[in-house]
Amino acid sequence: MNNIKKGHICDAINQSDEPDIEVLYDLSELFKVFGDSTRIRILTALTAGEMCVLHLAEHLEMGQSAVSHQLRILRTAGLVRPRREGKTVYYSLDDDHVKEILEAGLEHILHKGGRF
Amino acid sequence: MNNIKKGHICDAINQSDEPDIEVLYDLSELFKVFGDSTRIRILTALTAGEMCVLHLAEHLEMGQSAVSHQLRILRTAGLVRPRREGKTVYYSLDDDHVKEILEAGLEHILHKGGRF
DNA sequence: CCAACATATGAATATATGTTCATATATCGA
DNA sequence: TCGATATATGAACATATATTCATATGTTGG
Repeated sequence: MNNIKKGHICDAINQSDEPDIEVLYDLSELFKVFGDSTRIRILTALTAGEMCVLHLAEHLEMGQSAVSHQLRILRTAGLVRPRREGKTVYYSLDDDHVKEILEAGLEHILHKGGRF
Repeated sequence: MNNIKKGHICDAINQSDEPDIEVLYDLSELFKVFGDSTRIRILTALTAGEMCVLHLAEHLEMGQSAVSHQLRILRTAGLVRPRREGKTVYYSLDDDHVKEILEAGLEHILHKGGRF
C-alpha cells in the first residue's frame, strides 16, 4: 500500500504551520458542497436576495424535491438560512463568506478559461 | 418531474446579471476538485512550495499511485503545474487564485466551526 | 376539522469518484 | 543496454451522491 522510501532528495518544506488535518478535512467537505452545479446555481441565485423553494425550482427548471434535498445540504453546511413565512420558506445566504468563496472561484474560472 | 405552478408570490429577483449557466457549471467543476481531502491536503502542502510526488505521498501517508491520480486531476484543472528535473517531478501551485480560494474557504470554516 | 398548498424526507436507482493493483513510461547511472 | 528509480495510467471495485417517486409534515383558509 505504501511503497515509499526515506532519505529522499527534496527534504525542504516541513514547517507544520499548515492547518491541521482535521481542518483540512472540514475544508474539503465545505468545497464538496460547492462542487455541484445545482447547489452552485442555488447559491448564485441567492446572491441576489432571498428566494422561496418553488421559485428556486422554477428558476433551475428542476423538481421541488431535488431542490429541497439540495437546500438541506446547503443548510446543514451553514451556507443558507431558511425563513418561514406562512407556508412558504424563503432561503438566503447565511453569511458573506459564501459570496467571497463564489467570487474567488469565479475569478479563477474567468482568468483560466480564457473567457475575456 | 416538474410540479411547479406559475404566478407565485415572490416575484422579485430576476435580473439576469448572474453568470450564465455554463460558467456556473465550470465553477461547480472547479469546486469539485477542491472537494476531496486528499487533493486539499496536496494543495495545502504545495502552498509552502513545490514538492515531488514521493514526498507528497510520504507526507499524506498514501500510495504513490493514489497521489499521482489526484495530481493528474489537479493538473487538468489547472491548479498545479509539474516541473521535471531528472526522474523527479516537482509540483507547485499554478497561480495565486488557488491560495485565495483555499483561504476563502478556510475563513468560513474558522468562523463557522466555532474554532477560536 | 378538512382540503389545498408549500416544503421536507425516506427509499431506490443510476452514476460518479477515489483507491488499489498491476503495469507502462521515462530518466539516470554503470 | 540493463537495472534501478520516479512517475503515470488503465482496469476493477467499493463507496458516495444526485435525482426521482411517493409520501409525510406543516400551514392557511373555509
